[in-house]
Amino acid sequence: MPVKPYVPAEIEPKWQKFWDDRQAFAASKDHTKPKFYGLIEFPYPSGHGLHVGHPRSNTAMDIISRMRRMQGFNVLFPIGWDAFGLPTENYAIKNNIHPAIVTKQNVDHFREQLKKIGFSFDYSREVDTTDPNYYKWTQWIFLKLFDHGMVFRDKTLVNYCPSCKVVLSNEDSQGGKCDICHGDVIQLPKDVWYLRITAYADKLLQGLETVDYPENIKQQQINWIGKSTGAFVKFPLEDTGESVEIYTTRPDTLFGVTFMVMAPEHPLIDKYAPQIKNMEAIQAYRDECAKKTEFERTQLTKEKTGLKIEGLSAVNPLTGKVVPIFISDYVMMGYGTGAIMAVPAHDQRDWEFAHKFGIDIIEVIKGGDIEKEAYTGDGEMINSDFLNGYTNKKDSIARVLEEIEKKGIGKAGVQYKMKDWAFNRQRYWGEPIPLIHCPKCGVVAVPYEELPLRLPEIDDFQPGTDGKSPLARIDSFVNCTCPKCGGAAQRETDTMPQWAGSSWYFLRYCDPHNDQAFASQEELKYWLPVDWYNGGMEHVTRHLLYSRFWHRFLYDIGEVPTPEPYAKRTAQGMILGSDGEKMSKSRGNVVNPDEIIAEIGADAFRMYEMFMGAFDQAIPWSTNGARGCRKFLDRVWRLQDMLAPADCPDVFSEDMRVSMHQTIKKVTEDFEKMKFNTAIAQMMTLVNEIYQKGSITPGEYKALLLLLSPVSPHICEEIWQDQGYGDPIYTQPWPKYDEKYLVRDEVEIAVQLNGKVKGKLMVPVTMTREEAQATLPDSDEVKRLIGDKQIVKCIYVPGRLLNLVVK
RNA sequence: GCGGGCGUGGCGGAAUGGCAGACGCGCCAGACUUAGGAUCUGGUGCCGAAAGGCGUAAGAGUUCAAGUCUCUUCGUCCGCACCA
Repeated sequence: MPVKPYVPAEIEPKWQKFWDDRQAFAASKDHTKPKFYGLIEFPYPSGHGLHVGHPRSNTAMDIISRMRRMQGFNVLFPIGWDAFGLPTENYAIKNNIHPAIVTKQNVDHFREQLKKIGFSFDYSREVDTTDPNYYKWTQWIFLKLFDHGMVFRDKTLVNYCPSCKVVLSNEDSQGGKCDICHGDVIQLPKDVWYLRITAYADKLLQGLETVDYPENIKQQQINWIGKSTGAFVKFPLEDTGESVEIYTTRPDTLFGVTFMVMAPEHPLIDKYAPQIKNMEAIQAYRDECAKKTEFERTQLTKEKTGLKIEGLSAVNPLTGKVVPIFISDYVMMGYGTGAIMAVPAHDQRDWEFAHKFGIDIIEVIKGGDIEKEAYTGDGEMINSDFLNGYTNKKDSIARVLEEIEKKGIGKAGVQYKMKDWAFNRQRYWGEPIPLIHCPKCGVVAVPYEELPLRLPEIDDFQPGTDGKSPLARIDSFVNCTCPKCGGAAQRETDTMPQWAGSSWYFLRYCDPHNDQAFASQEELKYWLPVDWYNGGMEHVTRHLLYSRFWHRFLYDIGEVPTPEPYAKRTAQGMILGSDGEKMSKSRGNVVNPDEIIAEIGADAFRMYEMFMGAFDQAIPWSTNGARGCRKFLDRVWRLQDMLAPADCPDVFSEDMRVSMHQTIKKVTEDFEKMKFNTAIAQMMTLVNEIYQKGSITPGEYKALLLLLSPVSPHICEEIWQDQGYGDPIYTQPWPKYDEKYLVRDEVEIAVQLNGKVKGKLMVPVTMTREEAQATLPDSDEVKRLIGDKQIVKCIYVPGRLLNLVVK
């Protein structure tokens, strides 16, 4: 009797409800079992709904999580909502709906879409960063940071997006573009709250050595942190009694210094303005620089510009030589000390500047042609007094450091490219920063017992035109009493950046309903670290860095049991449009997962997302390719028509035994390595073989369904149930393979002459190298191939090939 | 400029230094069909009638054997970027 038709639209909702009703995937409270904590980046519930990129990451971790459950682990695979943020707020402003309502709608929509794809999330542990019971603990961690001196306020130049009316962190304004609206970011002097992430730079670097991340992710974080070692050296300013401090990675080139350069914003220029003779011109230059965006300043100034500061000069502390000081915007206030010693012979930027302004160039390292360009390689030191004769920079730097430290003119030091984290946003839809400004006591923390500091419900959430958050207009929120002195005080009205809530959400999942702590120590000890975290490359220098920072801080104050949050990180490649371009509305190449699921079903959709190519590569979408996966599932379904009678022994048939064991091994190992495409290909090969044979035993069918179930769970549950194979497939143990059944008795090997394949030969798999070399050259096939040539050498690779070197 | 990738059929892509192109898409043929945009079977890198030859961006090298290792060149993608 032919089997009933395969209709995904009927069986998929049925099994989704089945799992839901049973809370099939809720992590167990039983801590005696081995645990597995699998994590995906919780989505930002935007109004557009899921795109095809979300399911790629989710399906991958869903496969791993489902396999781990079948392997006997207590699995935590949670989901939540990173729901604070500007896009929601902007949408709310545009449509005049409260962001809380928008958020709820979007979350509901996302949850429904995720359930339609059949992910095995533990929905009982959902978190939402906008829930006061959640952000209470975000604020709590912030206060801990504050208590430990990790929060400070500073007035400096900040990245500011005029369109979003918001201050951005360095990480949020990469390339001089606003991360939210992609408009130009400008530099403004502003009072902002910083988190002292630079204090953790070394720990964040060292921690990378202890975790299993792909090399490119590690490298990107290392580059972003940008540690450099060098020296700080003080150059006295002539006739002032003060010095200007510089940072250099090559203190051993001090004898080649012929001028100095200060950043336009350098404060010493203001201090000595009265004695600077050309202050008017200097000021004009500074004004010009201030007008440029960060982008223009770093990209477009191929030609060096600048100006000599007349009336102010410096003294080389080692030689006593007087050197002129220039200002130029190729020196940044934000790195090092905002001033440099210029060594034009050995730094290309200094070289260009010296050429333009006719400054002396003194060679101190031999090896290049400083007439043509700066020489930055190694070589013998010359014109450098006690350094002369050194030939490698390690030694010469060590020697000069010794000297300058002895003379008290400088010291060894390190610098980081990474800057402290600008943490406040002048917008409504974020966590209120729990700080109070008291005219008497200064900045005072909101007492822990008053948390959560709730975001007031307001109707007018337009950003202020005065650079202040909408909260500044709510008198009842702003005005408060100082917790210290009881006097009238005012609340901080800025909110936290989107990255706050996501910096610790994986901790909350361990114990999401706890109202005494962000999570109990017992749960944290059991579940941490996250065993496997998959996400996108775009978060490597932001969320992934920020959350490692918060976690490491919490570890240092004894709140979490592990120094690193994530034991293993992987990253999926982007799904591109079928034209090979990034999916975007404007290109019209966006694929809507709902439509694909409606056509081929969630199981085939999931499978295609895993099958389309290597998991970590960017891959163009092909709907035809997806239909191919549906065809494969149809074939799996129709195997029911080929089933051997139920009374046949529940094992693998002899002629399929090797293929079955090989498939179990390959699928298991490939899932583990996230090589989903080849795991699926192996199952397709197996099914092709079964079709050629024309029949399948129940034992073979069961094994296939078990292997396939993490990828395409609904169809497997349905067949499993229809065939009466017992309890639901998600409760079944993962199949095992047996080493002794992985090879056949005889294998075909290639026969090569001088490395080129000329023929084939069947040999027993047990044949050793000695046996092969002794017997195979005498076989008829080999004799025919070599003719009258002489065998010079004979190489045998067991089970693979025989290579005869002949002449 | 610095750092990290990648380059294989018409397409997406497979290949612990050991038979290049698994698997899928597309295409061709056959079967079954009233029908086929369903299904099953077979074929499908290029040249050649065949024998055979040529093939993994280009060039060199190491090796019995190279898509894989080394060097050079070219192309391309991503991240950072006047970082002193």
